[in-house]
Amino acid sequence: MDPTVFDQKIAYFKQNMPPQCPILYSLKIIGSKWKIPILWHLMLEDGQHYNQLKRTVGNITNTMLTKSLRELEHDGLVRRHSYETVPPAVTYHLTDLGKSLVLTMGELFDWGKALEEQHGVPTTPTSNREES
Amino acid sequence: MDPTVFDQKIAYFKQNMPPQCPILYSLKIIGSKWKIPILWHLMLEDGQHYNQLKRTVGNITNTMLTKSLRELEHDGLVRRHSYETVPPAVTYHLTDLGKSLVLTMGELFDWGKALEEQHGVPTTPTSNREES
DNA sequence: CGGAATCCTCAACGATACTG
DNA sequence: CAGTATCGTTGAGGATTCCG
Repeated sequence: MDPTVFDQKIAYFKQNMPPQCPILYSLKIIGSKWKIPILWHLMLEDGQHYNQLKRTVGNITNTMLTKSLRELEHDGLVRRHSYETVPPAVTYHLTDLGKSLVLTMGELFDWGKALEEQHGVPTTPTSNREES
Repeated sequence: MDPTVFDQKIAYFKQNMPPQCPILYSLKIIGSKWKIPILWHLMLEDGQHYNQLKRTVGNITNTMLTKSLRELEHDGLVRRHSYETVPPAVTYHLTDLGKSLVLTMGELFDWGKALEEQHGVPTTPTSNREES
C-alpha cells in the first residue's frame, strides 16, 4: 500500500466528486441480487435465450430474471433481441457499456479473490446451494 | 470497446474462477447500505470518532453505524482504536486492506461518473436527502 | 418459449429509549 | 462519548399460477 498513490487517488476523488457519489450510483445499477450473476453468465456466453439464461444462472425465479433483465436493459447494459418466430425466441446480449462494466469489475474480481484466499467466509454469508 | 481486450479478460476470468464468484464475495463485504459511505468518509478523513463519523456520513442510525463498523472491522477493512480515557474516546481508521479497496473502487467511480453524466437517475432510485 | 400477475415471507433497516 | 437493546416497518426477493 503506497501512501503516495493512495493520497493522489483521494485528491482525484475529491476534485471530481459530484453531489451523489458515483460508486453508489454504480452499485445502484448492479447491486441487486442477480445483476452480477446475469452479466457474468452473459459474459461467459453471449446471446443466451431467456430459459437458457435461467438455467445457467441457476435458482433464479422468472420474476427476478425478468425484472433484472428489464432494469439492465433500461440502464443500457444489456440488449434484448426478439425473433419474430413461432414459438417466440429471444436472446440477450451485453452492450458495449455492459462489457465495459465487466472489465471494470475486474479489479473487484482480483480483490475479492485475493481476500477469499486469506480469510474464509465474509461477515454476512448467503446460502450458496449448488446442485450436483 | 476493444473486442480483444474483452476476450482476453474473459479468458482470465474463466481460468481463475473459483466455485464462488469473487465479485459476489467482494459485494457481500461492501454491499450493505452504509459500507461504502463509511469507507468513503474515512478515506476523506481518517481516524474519525464514532459520533464524528455519524455526522459526516449523515442520517445513519447508531444501530447501523455500529453494526457496519463491526463488520468492516471483522473483514479487516477498518481498525478500531480505543483510548482508555474518561469519557471514552474511539477512533476508526482504514487498514491497508481498506485503502486497497478504495483504490479498487476507483474504476467503479469513473464508470459511474461517466454514466451519470449521460443517463439520469438509475432504475432503482434511493431517497437522497441532504440537510442544508 | 418467454414471460406477466399475484400473493407472501423475511431480513435489512429504521426509530426510540436506555447505559457504562 | 460510544455505544446496546428492543421493537416496528418495508421492500426486495421467493413461490405459485396463468397466458399469448
